[in-house]
Amino acid sequence: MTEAPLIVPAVPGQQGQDDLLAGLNPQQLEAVTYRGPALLIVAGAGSGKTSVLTRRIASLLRSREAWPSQILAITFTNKAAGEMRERVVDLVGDAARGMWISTFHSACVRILRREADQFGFTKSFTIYDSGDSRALIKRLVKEHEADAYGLTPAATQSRISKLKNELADAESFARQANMSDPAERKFVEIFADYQRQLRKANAFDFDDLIGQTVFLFRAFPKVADTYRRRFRHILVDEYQDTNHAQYSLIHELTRPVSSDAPDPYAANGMMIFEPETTPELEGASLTVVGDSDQSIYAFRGADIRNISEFERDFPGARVVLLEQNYRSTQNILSAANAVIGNNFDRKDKKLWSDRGAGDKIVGFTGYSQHDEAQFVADEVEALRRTGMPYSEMAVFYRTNSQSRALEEIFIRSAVPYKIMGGTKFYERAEIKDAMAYLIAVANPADEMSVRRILNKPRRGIGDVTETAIARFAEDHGISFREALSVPGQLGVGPKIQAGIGHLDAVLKEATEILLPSSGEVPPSTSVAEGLTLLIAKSGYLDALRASRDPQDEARVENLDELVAVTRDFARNNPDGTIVDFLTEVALVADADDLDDESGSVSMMTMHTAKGLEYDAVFVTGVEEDLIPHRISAGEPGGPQEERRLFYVGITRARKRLHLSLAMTRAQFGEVTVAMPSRFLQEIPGDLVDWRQSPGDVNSRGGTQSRALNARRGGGSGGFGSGGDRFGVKPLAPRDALKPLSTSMDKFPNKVTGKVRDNGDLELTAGDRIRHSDFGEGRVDAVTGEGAKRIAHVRFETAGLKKLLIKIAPIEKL
DNA sequence: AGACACTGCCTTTTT
DNA sequence: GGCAGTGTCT
Repeated sequence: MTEAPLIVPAVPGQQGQDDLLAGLNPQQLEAVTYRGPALLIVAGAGSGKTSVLTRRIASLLRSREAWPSQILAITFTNKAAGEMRERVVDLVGDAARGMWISTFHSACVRILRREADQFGFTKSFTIYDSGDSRALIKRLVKEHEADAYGLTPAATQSRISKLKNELADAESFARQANMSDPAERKFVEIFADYQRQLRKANAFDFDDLIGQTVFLFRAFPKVADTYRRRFRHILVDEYQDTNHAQYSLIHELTRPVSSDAPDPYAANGMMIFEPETTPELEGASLTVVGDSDQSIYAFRGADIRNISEFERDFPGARVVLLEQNYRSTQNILSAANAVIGNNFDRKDKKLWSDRGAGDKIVGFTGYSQHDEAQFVADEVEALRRTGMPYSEMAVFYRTNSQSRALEEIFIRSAVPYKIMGGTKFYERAEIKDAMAYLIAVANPADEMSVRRILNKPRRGIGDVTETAIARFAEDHGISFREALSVPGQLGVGPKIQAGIGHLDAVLKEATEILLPSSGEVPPSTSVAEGLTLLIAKSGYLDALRASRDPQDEARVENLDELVAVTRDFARNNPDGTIVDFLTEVALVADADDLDDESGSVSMMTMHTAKGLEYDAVFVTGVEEDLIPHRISAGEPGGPQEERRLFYVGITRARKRLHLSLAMTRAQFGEVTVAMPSRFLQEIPGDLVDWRQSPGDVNSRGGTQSRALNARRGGGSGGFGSGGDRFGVKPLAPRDALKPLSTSMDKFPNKVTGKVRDNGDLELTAGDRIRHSDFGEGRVDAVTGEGAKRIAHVRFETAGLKKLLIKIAPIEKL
């Protein structure tokens, strides 16, 4: 994050804090030094809020106003938490130890593990991610034959999630639902059953982690009091994205402590600020930071009112506004302000910068998504040649599926990139399988995991056998897992009995390693050991190795990587247990994997981009139906949320912002005509330098065969040429575009389905080549080796390009 | 039980 | 254009 420049000298009377206060502007200074029960910091994009937050924490610690253990700082991602911890450590050193800096979810897991026994769970409960709960709900929908009432698993899941975010349960929902509607009754049944199943499996889903903690606090005030005593300073980042459950959690934690409750943790090293003479302890001091313009998670229950009504919720709260932006140039900010200004119903807030106007925003309209991607790749290379590292560039898009076209072109152009999010490592089938093995050991009550591994690898166990096991378990009042220990009694064939017996033995052997019956605590390396044993002795690895599916090779590698993860885990957590490992994995999101192994361009959705910043940013697919997304139109507040999302995207840029779109886009195999996004019209025309405007493409598009990526010199500002600035009406009538789309398949840069393989085509500097899209050119240099050899080519019309020799559509002349 | 082919639906966004 | 879920055949 950008540091604030020197503006205000440290105030006197704050000895020992000068370095903390140095360089803060007056508003930032107040945000760091104000003391009181409640503080709201309204922090515009790039206004140095992380800096303010970390200095505020450091200042509390240095002045001995708080012990580290009395501080609870909440962020939304583990990455943000890690970063904040690091920066606090930079300021105060090891004193930072003992603070809780974590996400809502990890903080709740910590509390729940500690208190699980209080309400019918065990410490080794598992955490269901959305995939897990979808699987469970799918099963329930089927069992309840609810599809006949139009209930889909997806809709049911999202409805349950929404209700949980409102802290509703099946019972409370049933009370106010229209129970004469049979579909509604079905839904209530499933909701209740889902919750029963979770409890039976000793599991929480993501929403429960928060909701059940609130429930715990409300049902057991004494338990809540121990945490209220402990956490005297609570700080919440990204407050605009909190949902009702999270809001309630904060509320519970900041209540005053009722007088009598003895503190079971007091002897345990927990700090109580005042000696025990105090009959009552007032509520913890609360600091929240947020920006309602960056609220982009309403779809998962974030309630913007949490921030807009903060002053009402916490009377006497101080509000500090940070409006000076230390990140972006003024052109970028002006565009951002202009866009967000179209949202009505918002408190006016204008970001400003003293960094000067900076470069104009670059606009580009491609004929196809591939053409657009080529523009991005070319521009990335051009920036690289000016000395900007790849790691300082990022490409954003609205939906994950848009990454494919970009990837294809980036590979061809030999631009190093990494994708944040997308197909997640921990969502791959083989990883989920391996994790299910571990869970089956750690939490045998988790029937879903046991079922999952039942026939992986193939043991000849199908539906029939699975049902037989379940029935046997039910009839005998034992768990599904326990039934596996008595294969002889299940009434299945001898071959299958042997398979089940083997699985049972492997699980038991792993249990001895991970949770020894002797009761001693195994070393943290046992996780790696147990995992290795499980995937080897179960036959899982062998089955993959024996397979002739080429993808299975990659799966073996992924499993190797998972084992490597467990080794890392052991190294980083000398006291770590299997349960700790499972928790960590369940709570890592992709935004957390943003390790800066510098040297590659980052690609991600605009949602993932929140909180990050780059020198150069490419916002792609700036089209109607994409941003704003088509589906958002139906949702209340949808278009406004989309606008905020776009705003988040553009405010990530420090120096250079590129907005691009395509005139046609292939969506599920069909080419559709795309319209420029309405948000583009909201940016003043003089801020944008259109390399190729929507007007250009429309008027000279389909008929011209000139090289697509040749730069148009100078470029007229604004949309279209000759003054018919885009925006008067939505570009051109659709009919005018139709012929364009049909001739589109002739356009270059269309990525052909099959991968070309030039084998070991030899190229050296000076060679002349012909490229099927870019025409003729001369090789400047060849770098890299093997399959990764890259030709640097100067084309006559298309300019400088890098090409991956192995797959480029080229021939030597 | 498992391999394979077919079909329908799809894509918001994530802790 | 891909994937998951379903159906059919061995």
